[in-house]
Amino acid sequence: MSTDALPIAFTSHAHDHKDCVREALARAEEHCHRHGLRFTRIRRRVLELIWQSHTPTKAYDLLDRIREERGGAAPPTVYRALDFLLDAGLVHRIESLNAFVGCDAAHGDRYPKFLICRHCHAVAEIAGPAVDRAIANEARKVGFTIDRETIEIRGLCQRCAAG
Amino acid sequence: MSTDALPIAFTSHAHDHKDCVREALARAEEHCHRHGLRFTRIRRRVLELIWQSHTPTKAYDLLDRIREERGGAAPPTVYRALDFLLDAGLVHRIESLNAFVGCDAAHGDRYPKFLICRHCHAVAEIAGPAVDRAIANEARKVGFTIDRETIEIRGLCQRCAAG
DNA sequence: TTTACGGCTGTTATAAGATAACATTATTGA
DNA sequence: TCAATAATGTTATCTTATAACAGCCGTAAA
Repeated sequence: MSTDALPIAFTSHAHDHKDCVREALARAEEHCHRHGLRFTRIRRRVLELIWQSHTPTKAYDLLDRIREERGGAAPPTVYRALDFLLDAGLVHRIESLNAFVGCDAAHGDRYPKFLICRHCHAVAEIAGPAVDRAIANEARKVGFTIDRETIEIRGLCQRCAAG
Repeated sequence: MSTDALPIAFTSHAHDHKDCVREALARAEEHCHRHGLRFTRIRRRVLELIWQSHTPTKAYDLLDRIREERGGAAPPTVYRALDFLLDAGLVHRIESLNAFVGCDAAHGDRYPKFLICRHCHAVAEIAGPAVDRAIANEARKVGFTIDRETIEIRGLCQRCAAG
């Protein structure tokens, strides 16, 4: 049972998660600055809320949180922030859960591929190119040109399996 | 440009689609009989409607069709038939589209992996084991046990790219 | 044959997820 | 400063899906 390359999302909750949040916000800030995008309060706050954990967050849960903080927010407030963050590549949407997780940048320029634990609900990204290569190969066989990939693997992470 | 293994969903609309429908219904009948499941009128009709094409069908579009035929159907009628067909493995849900396609059995016992054309909307399944093997490999590296996979590749099929 | 049971369907209501359309406010750059 | 653009506020609505309970229908034991 290898542990050397264990994604941080699947490590003990003892990891200092504040670091994850701080780094994610810093990456976002940097990214927006370099691309001339406006990292507004709402966008920043939605990203921060999503990064509260490594588990996917629902849009309406974000809305509830925002409402507690500054009354009277409506769905478009959250969905617009999410659209921005998705376009910027700062968060990902998990299609099979209708929920959103922070991008941990593990996939580099490739499409994200998620491992989703059915028990602790943590989501980690598959890092290497092997899966993409296998898919590209199959696509090539039938003359299919890839735009984007949705890959969501559900199961049990090592920690939860161990008990 | 290979064409030998081209999935039927990506072949010209000139393929005799009635055969696809007939075969799908026959497979369903057979499957239900062998497993002691009841292939009722509604279930049969929903499956037949889904097989009208190789493109994914929305639940509420099915509902509209059913309503035309026998007035007064409500969402649970369709969703219950869909649940049955999904459990039986006779249809698949495309998570990224909230829509349903017939199972063409190309994936055998493995999880289905879809190629979805952005232009003609046809959906084909990837047949070989290479992608599953690559994913199993990556999962093993981090001690992750796979329950199921959602793999939906969006792009352009050969026919649409050609013309 | 009758009756009881379980599975299926009907029906009403509502939950959950997302967007359209237009008004208003904030930034930015001329 | 002021016009143009981008972002947010606001109301309404649309799409997708499920809960809860009532009634039906075929099968099989009594």
